[in-house]
Amino acid sequence: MTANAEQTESSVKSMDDIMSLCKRRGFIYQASEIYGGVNGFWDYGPLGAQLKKNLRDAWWTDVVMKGCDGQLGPDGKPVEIVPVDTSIIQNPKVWEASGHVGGFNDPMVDCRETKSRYRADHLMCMGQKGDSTGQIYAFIENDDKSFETALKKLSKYKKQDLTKDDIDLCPLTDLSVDELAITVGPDAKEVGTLTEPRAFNLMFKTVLGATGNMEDNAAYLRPETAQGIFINFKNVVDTTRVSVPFGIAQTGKAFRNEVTPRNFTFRSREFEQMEIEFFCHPDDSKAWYTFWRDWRMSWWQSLGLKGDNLILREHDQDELAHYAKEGAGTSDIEYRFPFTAPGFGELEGIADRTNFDLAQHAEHAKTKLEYFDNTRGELAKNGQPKGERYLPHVIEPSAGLDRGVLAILCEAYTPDPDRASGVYMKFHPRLAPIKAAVFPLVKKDGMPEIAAPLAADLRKRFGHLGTIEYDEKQSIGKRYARMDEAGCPFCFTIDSDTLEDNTVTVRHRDTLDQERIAIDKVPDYLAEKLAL
RNA sequence: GCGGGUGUAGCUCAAUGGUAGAGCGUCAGCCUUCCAAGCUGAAUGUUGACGGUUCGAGUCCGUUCACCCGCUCCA
Repeated sequence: MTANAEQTESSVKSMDDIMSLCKRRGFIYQASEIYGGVNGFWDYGPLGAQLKKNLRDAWWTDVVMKGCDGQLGPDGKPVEIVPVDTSIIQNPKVWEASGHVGGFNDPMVDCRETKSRYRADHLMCMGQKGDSTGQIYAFIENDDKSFETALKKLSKYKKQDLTKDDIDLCPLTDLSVDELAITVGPDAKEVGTLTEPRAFNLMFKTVLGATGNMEDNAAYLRPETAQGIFINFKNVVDTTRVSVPFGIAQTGKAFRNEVTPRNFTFRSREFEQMEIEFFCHPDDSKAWYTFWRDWRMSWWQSLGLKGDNLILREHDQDELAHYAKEGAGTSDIEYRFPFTAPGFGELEGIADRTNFDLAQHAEHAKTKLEYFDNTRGELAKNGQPKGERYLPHVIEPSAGLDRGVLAILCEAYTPDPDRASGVYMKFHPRLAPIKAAVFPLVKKDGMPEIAAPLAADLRKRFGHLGTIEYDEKQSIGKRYARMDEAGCPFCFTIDSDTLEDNTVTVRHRDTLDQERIAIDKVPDYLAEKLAL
């Protein structure tokens, strides 16, 4: 191990310790714990639920209500975003159009090189007759073009002109693991990029109607919130006064029956997304892609995910998803989690989806989803543009809320052997589930009588943002220590001086500094610190 | 899906096949004038679950569930 790697390892926080604190302080519990748990699901406790809500609210406020926090778009105008809240269950045809359902119950084969997916029983393989050595070439059954391509590749490999009569054919499903390793996929150049055939039930299936049966009434829990937006694109355009460019945003649960849920809440089977589908003219997609990529990065940074642990990573061409535009951008905002270090894990993906989704739904639903843009086109006699009809391109910033919470938890977790708790949670005040605590230094001498009303006042003004804690039990040090583990940024303490001069002590979580301020200034002080 | 590891109180962990414990935390009371002080009490376990071996299982065996690590996978 190099000195550098060693250093990296020792500076990585312990995921076990973080999970332990999450349980101990009520951030995150294993789902169905008293029944032995259930793989891939997690429950949020009191502090976790508030933390998650605060992160969701920050997103909602900055994205939807403030339109990118007031930042102007590449067109120099305010960014327009409207919200929707769509169903988890939709017409199953939605998922056929989106490409999620294809061959749902059939064994599928993926190509690691081209990211293509094939039905295993639709793939055939060819090799030179009488020659069992060398590479095998796969092609799509009853697809002449695919067959010719494979034959050409085989001919080139064998350095001789082969015809139909020179080859042996067999179904791909007959290949052994070793043979699969020397097989070239239908659209691939390298060998061994095809995965073994396997049933691919990524979507959760359910039944509609109390007496429904699975065959006739199957439906799916959505595997992403995005499609709910695309299928409502026309509704939003028709019923609101938005005009391209504009975005539609929503937060909500999505479900994926992951093969291997792993890494605490990072890959769960039920998770919450925060998605924006931003619709723009095809010519402007690149500018908007850059805008969103950069703004989303700065947004995460503004919530405390700063420094080397957060990176913006542009995808290589060979890892573009099926909907992504070739030559256009896809990038990930990634966080260095303790379990991915020194690597990174995805928090949010920003993709140029082109008009893929709208085109798919227009075709499958037999509906026109084109947008009529009356600010474009050549000018008419009256000097006004004649307008242009087009399918907008879509830039999609798609963030994982649960992953965001996990990153915030990991980033906030700060071991400190010098303080009583041994650790504190350095949440950004905006995200902290407990906004402030009010303590009487001791439970006598009239201090509780002053502290309790102060807590009630703060609760009236700030209670919609998070908890205002009041505690008079046990020693002051113990109460401070509890607040450190809960990540409460400010404690206001009433002591004997308060009785004399109406000042209180403000105790700062991160620095342990204390200052005195007038008791009637506490609400404004807190408002300022919470950046309201 | 494969391989390895781990499951005992809220947390961290003990317990030679022979009465399930400690520390911390939690709660109540007293005390306490700024960072988990102290004192007195209290609650908390089908030892992940099911089955087997045994006079007797937290401990041995089997199955299963969950989590962690490494592969695989993650349109």
